[in-house]
Amino acid sequence: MKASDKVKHRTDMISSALRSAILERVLMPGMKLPEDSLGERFGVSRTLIRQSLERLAAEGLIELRRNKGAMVAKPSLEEARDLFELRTQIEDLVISRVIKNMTPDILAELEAHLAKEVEAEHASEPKSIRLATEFHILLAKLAGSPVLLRYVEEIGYRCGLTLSLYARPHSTDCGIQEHRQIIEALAKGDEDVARQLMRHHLTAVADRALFTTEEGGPLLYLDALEPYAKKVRDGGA
Amino acid sequence: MKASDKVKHRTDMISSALRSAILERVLMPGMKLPEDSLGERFGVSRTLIRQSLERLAAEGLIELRRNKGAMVAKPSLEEARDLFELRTQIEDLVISRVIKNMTPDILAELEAHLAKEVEAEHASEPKSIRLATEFHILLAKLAGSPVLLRYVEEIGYRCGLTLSLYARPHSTDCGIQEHRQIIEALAKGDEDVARQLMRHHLTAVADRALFTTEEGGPLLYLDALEPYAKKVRDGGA
DNA sequence: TGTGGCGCAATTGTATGCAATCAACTATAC
DNA sequence: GTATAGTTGATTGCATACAATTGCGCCACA
Repeated sequence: MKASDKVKHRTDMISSALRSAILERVLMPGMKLPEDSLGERFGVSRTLIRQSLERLAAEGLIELRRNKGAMVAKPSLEEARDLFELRTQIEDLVISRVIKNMTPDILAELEAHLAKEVEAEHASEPKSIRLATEFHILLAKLAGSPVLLRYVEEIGYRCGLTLSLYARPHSTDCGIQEHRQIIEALAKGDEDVARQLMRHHLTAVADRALFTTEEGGPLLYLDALEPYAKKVRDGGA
Repeated sequence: MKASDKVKHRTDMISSALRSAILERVLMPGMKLPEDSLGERFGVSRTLIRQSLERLAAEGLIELRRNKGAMVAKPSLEEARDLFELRTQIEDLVISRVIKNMTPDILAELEAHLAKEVEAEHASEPKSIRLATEFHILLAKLAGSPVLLRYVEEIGYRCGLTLSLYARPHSTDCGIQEHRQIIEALAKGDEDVARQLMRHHLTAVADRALFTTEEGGPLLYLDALEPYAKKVRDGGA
């Protein structure tokens, strides 16, 4: 395998960068994403930017309106609820699968991740949000089904986006304890309990977030994107 | 509304055309899809073809390999099972929603669709397959959640693709009776029964198909795509 | 005859240019 | 003063041109 093989392709890198920026609330819902300026930032032509935007649009993270350009998606409250409901339903499957596959190694991975979450508990808000999302994605990975992983990832990201719209700060803190309980149930192989805990956890996350109804302000374009673009320009991952 | 407003955009038309071609088994799994020849067929440049291919790849209907071009996806048996399992889980939600929304109008729509299925029972194979898939999509529409619709559609299509790989001919026939039963349960508002029927139905469809294990032959490029391309060139939907 | 390398043809990856569309602004008429 | 039409600037839609990569076939050589 050549070294150039790990640098997947620039479109992937750009999509990932933008996705991270959105999930870490650097690009807030409603912000406009003009192809030209993004291309300039990332040091590539509009072609690649277009591809990335199109991909993110397919994932539901941005909206793409004909001749009017892209903007970070602003899911409605109803959509947000639908997303969480769907997610809950799908993660039932994840639970079953993980329990079927459970080994000491898997348990160790889960606990290692939990440790990272604990460590980051008082660090920056975006980081703990990211780790919380990645806990669910790790579970989906351990479920051993690429299909499942694909959809859990996508819907998880979309839920993350809605949280940045509707959640108030520090609404994620108490999630860690819930993650711990889920891991314990998984370790014991208690499927029903794990499922119940997961459902409760997701409902709780949604509820903590989705009952404030503030309407988003106007839409500014942010230079804070710079660090993400830099990584891509420098050929990072 | 202008006349040009219904012609969504060419990329959409091309994606739809290709999707239909795949689902109707005109483009079989494993077939290569070179950008140039497709562009020529559809009368557009590679730019639009690329976009369409990229979109279908995101939906999981084609695979896109770096510098090697696109081909119709060839899901593994395991992937196929995962897809059906996921689908089953998600359609639970559809059932609940449809029952919540149930009105005489909705019931009428469902029965109208069933009538179409009955009518096409002895027509061409692709047509009855398409109608069977569309029954589930209609249900998702009636569930009233765009999010749900999006994923049921996508996963339904992917299941349709796997059926073209693994199913033997005429394996869909007995599905109509099952659809009828589901409608009846929905009409009565009997959620548990409807859910059970749907689960049983999907399992049956999968089982009828997924236990033959023939390995697909070599991969030829087919001119049979022509009618699909023509529609797009002529500006049709 | 088998194997390794080299170059060519085919196909994809990316950038750029031009046309089409949309939004905002201005000027003019009522 | 308001409303409407014309115009301009910015942004996207699409095609084309060029660069990079891959795979195959050919030839040299053992």
